[in-house]
Amino acid sequence: MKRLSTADRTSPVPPLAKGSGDEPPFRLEAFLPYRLSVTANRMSRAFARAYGTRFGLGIPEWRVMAVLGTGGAMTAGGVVERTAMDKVKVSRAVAALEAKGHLARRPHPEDRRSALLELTAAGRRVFEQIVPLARALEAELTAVLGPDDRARLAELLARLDAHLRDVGDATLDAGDPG
Amino acid sequence: MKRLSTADRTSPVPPLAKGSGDEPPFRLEAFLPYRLSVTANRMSRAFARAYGTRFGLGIPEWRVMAVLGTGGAMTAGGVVERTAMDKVKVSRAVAALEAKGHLARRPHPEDRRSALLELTAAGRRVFEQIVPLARALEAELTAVLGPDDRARLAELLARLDAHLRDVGDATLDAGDPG
DNA sequence: GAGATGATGTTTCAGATGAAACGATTGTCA
DNA sequence: TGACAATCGTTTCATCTGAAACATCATCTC
Repeated sequence: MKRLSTADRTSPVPPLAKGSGDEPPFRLEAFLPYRLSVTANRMSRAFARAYGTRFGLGIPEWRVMAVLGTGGAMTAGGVVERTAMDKVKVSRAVAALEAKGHLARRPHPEDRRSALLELTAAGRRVFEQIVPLARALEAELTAVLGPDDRARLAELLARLDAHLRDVGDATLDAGDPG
Repeated sequence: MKRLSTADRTSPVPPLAKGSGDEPPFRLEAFLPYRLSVTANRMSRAFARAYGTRFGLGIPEWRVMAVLGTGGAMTAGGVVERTAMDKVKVSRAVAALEAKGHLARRPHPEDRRSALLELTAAGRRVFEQIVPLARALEAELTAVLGPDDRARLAELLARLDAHLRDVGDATLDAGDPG
């Protein structure tokens, strides 16, 4: 990390003090969408590293396992609903998990376009190893917030998310680092 | 919604406790990293759409403009520090902004490897158009939260982010080679 | 039924991403 | 000085991403 040597050069350009009146100058680091994005990406990266090195899983794969591990058998569409992921991403994560032997498809009794997805016994063992790790990592990474603030943050995010879903053209999606 | 098993514990860092028996089942939608990622992504998409359709800018480009618009001239490294973006992403955003005539490079007086980046007059005009839009969109998208909750959320995120930056590289017993 | 329309999941394709390699320059030290 | 390491920003390359096209099956309408 080097110090900016622009100290000598910053004076000439007027700091662009928003002409239209007395609004405070725009500050990116106080801009909520920016804060959200940066923090979420940092968090995602930490988890991606943990899942990747210990279990060879990406975040999409982990999410699929998470819903199948607790929700029982369901279709790919059900996974899409519950993970807020794109159907393409779910499709690929399911294929990857199947190739790893963590997941099996069985024909849907009422719809031959679809299939029921289920963790294999091996997949369930992996899932049960991941859950404690995920909880511990969550606890460690959010340790600065006490339990109260953590709950508060979760609640604020849930409220904000619900609102965004209403306002924002219902664009289902969740992404990872980016 | 807050059935955290750690509710009664107040010590800041739960020591990786593998609760053997009676933990509640894992629920993805109550998992903070997931909530953060989903919400941040929804928000980013809304802004990307707004910037893209109105100004032909991507989010990385907007961020570069934001720091140059308020911070005056600085090097690409300075932009990296202030935007928390990868240097590759900054490099490409700068090139794109230069191609659009929103930004100009001028040689750094003390280091010929680098250059000082600055908004052009046209770029500044665009920036001044974006800021009110960005503020209005932020206000609209976060309207469910009152001003207090919004500030609270920003504060929690800032605290969390600072912690992630500290802890970031040394996560839980990560001693895996390769 | 036959045909049209809709739903489900996969594949394609063009763009975005970032780790690593790279050229150019600056800093360090014998 | 000369050699070597470090830093700045760009480029390369392999991977990830999702909109759109696609193949398949289901449902609706006549």
